[in-house]
Amino acid sequence: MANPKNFGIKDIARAAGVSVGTVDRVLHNRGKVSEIALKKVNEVLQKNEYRPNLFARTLGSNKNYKIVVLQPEPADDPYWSLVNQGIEQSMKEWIHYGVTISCCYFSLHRKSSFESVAAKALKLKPDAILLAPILYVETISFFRVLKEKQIPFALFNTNITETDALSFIGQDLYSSGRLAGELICLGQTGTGRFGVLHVDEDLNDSIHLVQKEKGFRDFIAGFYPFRHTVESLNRTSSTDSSFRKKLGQLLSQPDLKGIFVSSSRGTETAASILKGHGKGNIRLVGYDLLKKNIVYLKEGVIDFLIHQNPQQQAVEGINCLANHLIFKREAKRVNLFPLEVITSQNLESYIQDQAEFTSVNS
Amino acid sequence: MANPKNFGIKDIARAAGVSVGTVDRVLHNRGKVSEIALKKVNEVLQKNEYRPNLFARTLGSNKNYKIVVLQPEPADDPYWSLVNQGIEQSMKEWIHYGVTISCCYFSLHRKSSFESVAAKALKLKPDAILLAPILYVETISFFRVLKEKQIPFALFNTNITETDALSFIGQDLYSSGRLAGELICLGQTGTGRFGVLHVDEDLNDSIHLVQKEKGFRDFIAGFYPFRHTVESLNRTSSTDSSFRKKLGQLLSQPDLKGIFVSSSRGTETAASILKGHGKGNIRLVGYDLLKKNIVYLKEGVIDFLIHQNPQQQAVEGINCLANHLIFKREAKRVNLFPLEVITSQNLESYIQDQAEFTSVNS
DNA sequence: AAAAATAGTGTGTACGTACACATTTCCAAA
DNA sequence: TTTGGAAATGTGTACGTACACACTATTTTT
Repeated sequence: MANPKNFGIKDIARAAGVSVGTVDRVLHNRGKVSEIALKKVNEVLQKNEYRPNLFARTLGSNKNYKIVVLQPEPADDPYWSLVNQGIEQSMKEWIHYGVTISCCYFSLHRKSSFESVAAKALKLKPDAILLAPILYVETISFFRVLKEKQIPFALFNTNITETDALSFIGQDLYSSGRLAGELICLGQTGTGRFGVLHVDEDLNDSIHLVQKEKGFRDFIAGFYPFRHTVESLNRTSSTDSSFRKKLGQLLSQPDLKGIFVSSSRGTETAASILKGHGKGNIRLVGYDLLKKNIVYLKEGVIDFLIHQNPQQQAVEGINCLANHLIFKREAKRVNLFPLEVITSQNLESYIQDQAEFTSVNS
Repeated sequence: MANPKNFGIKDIARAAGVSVGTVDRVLHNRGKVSEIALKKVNEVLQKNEYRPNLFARTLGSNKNYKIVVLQPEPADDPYWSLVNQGIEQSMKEWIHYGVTISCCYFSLHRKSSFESVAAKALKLKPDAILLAPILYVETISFFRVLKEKQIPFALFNTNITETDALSFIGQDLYSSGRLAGELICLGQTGTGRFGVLHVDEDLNDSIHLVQKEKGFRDFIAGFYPFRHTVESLNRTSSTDSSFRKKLGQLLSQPDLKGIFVSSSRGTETAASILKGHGKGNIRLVGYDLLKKNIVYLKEGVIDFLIHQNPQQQAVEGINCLANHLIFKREAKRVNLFPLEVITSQNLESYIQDQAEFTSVNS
């Protein structure tokens, strides 16, 4: 034994001349303690710092915590499928500590689904909730219920600051847009014309894409103080003909320097369109390591991908809540992920990394 | 509570029709188990994944493991100081699991110091060793001692393949060089002249820098199939006048497109020289988030930093060994880190990450 | 005054694992 | 057949905490 033993509940009892039961009652203010005993125990506690053994505690009180994840349906979108992979990894890690995780999926297409899904989530009587607040309006009212029911929750992917969430896990989206701007301007000279594409997203509901676009525009404006154009195109559905027409016009502009796509799935779409128009050499910046994006990046159609690390966001979200429940450990209010730049030459190193194991003790 | 409790040692015993003692002996190959019992238990183990309860384990066995880290003196080099920060974080994480970590530092200037430091490390009777095999020659003989004493060890930062280390944690340096090439060529056209700088490094001893240079040259050769020049300059000391002269010549070449520095501390040096020559606009690619590098990146003197993530390398190195000791878990033979690209626009997101990293420590 | 309720306290068991020790089994030697 | 002894197996206790429960001592009710 190299370390001096920890001063435990037994030692307190001996020092105070009472039983461990009494010490336990004092420590947890369960009442039923005489004033004289209370005083004796408190005296001992003041002289010796007591740090409960967390292993013994979690082992002894065989509590089971339930965490519920509220996120968009993974089958609808490969991005959310990646998130889901992270959740599934977390399940395996935490099950041994008595934490069970279940998922409730809402549809991005039928926003009205959110309410019923949220209700379903609450029926599971979760001890904490991890939430991707994609649908701003629909989510806001849900927060009130959570506050009422005193259910702690964390947000990921998109931040909504005006809540009292335990923590937000994700990236700074304005900076993400700026980064996209930087990547698209690298080595460029002369005048600049750029496109920002939002594909199949409802801009009313998704502030996050607006933040990205703002960052992008701000950077471009700084880089080309005078002569630049940024056009924003929004595809509302896969059969949106006005979008096609506008995009066709944009692509035929001789001074078009690059295109920025604001979402991961949109990046696939944009790459396929560019390739179809024989414009694969136009600089294209998008998001995330979706399978198709990887292929387009290797081909050179996509030049840069910004990695949002959806799996890890999910993992850290769960970690935050589980640590809160088990160890009563306070979480960082904001856990910002680095904005990772992926090119054809470091792509391989990220793909290999995918399978990595991350330990629970963080 | 109908909780899906973990499948524990007791459950295994019941399923196999033996006692927990027998299961314990099988799990830890303590021997004294009949073949028939062994078979029965193993059958159960194959059908059900058994993951021991960490809490119960550390509580039950009051074992204390000691890991010793052998790395260059952090005071000598800011890079190794970052590594050391990672080690210190790991200490706090693993102390709860009965793992204590101590460090032994050798000097990069007096290579002979390695031997005595290594001996000091062994005197601590470590259960495992984490080693940065920077000094190739000096390290090789140490491996023999480790093998003799049956001390498991892992390597990080630099790989030496011909050993039976438990694991290597670090980056693929050839790819790192290729990535540098890609970053330096971005948006460049015409002919290309480039410089590769090795600053204050003994190339005989450090194969890793050679690997980076090879990757760099290979990429450039692919990008400029015909017209390109890559000059390699090696500064042996801070007063190396031939280096200064050659570098001055290189900087005056009109077609100089960029400079690649192979080490993190060298990047600082190169940036200061370029700035001094008024050549801050030449594209400069280097390594790591040293304080000065951060400043130069913000100023625009440095264009790209490749992040080797020294802290995390250290953390994962310790994780690997600790998992090996506690869980008897086999480590990945090679744990390759992603090659992270840092620019002025995503820098902040990495620094913020850093800050949280250190605040968790305290 | 006896019975009952209440406050205060201590004891015992459980949690899942590790490990020491006790017990049983089995086979070979006496 | 008995016995010695090793091999195989089971049992018990410890780890530090939580919590149910049992037990006193004191007070209140009938």
